[in-house]
Amino acid sequence: MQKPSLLVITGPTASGKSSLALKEAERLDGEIISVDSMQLYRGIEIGTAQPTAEERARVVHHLVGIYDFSVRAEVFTFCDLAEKAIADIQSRGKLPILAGGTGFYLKALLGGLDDLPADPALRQELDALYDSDEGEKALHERMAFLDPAAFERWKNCRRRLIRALEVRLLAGRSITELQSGQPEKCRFPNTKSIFIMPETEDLKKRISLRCDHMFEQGWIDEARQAIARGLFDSPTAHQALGYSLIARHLAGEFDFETLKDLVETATWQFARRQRTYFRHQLDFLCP
RNA sequence: GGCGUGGUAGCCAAUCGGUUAGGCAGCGGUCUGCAAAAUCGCUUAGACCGGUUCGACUCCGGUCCACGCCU
Repeated sequence: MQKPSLLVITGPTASGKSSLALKEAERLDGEIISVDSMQLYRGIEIGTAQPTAEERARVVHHLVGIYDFSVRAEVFTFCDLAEKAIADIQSRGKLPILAGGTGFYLKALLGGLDDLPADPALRQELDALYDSDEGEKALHERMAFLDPAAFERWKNCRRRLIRALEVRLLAGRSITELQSGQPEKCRFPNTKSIFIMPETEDLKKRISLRCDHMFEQGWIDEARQAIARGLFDSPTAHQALGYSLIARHLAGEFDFETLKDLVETATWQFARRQRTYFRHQLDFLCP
């Protein structure tokens, strides 16, 4: 098989993506582009398992620790940055390696995003409406009238409903009509994909070990500092797994053992969601 | 040893003589600008034995277990 022009390594959290990516980068003269919505942020390195200084010295990593908590990460921006990184790496004759577990970002990047209109200000305005009962009701009625199909589909899901209305308002047509559907193939030629899918028991063990490791690395301390620096007031970064659980532990709600259990459980649930996403949303990557 | 209270699913926890408790965990989905998010669906009961009853997780008796009090 010829050398790929792009290598993709993905899988659920704690499956060993990063170490494989590191090995492949050294073997194939590559650079790693993180596909991870949370590794984007500075200040939550331990909890989001960002590459260590030593690892970053071995291989160049892109899109890690580039944002402050105040920045709202989003797919569109991510795709833009990742595309540029891919082009940049390739132009220097190296192999770009996409490594990470944010399936949503990976799908958008590789499958392509339709050119739907967007207006963050309008979205924010609609979102604010949702905070009052009357506003929510009005918005639902408006949506049911303007775009019944999208309303039926997303009526329980605030964010998607708002986005659907945003698109409907801006484009004059339904978001469902404007979307081209499940991508058939990867937009980048000559891409090789590796899915790491450990067996359930194996993955559970790996998650448990990795959680222990994170705590040993000083995760709680990191969390304390991140919280002091406004993690919970951030638009997106506060969603990083574990930090709110640690905060509750620090507030005395439960002991350390319980914290560990809760974090492991939450991590497992996350891994399962990732698995489902890979199976059904990223199947276009495996021929 | 006596008295009392209680034993409900992996865990927590209600109700009830006939009709889905619920929550958590678990499992399966959804996913096009917050995705480590949000959201939908499904599954698992009545400690044990006997009795009453058309019908018992529910009422009665016994056994076992747990907790509390007394001796």
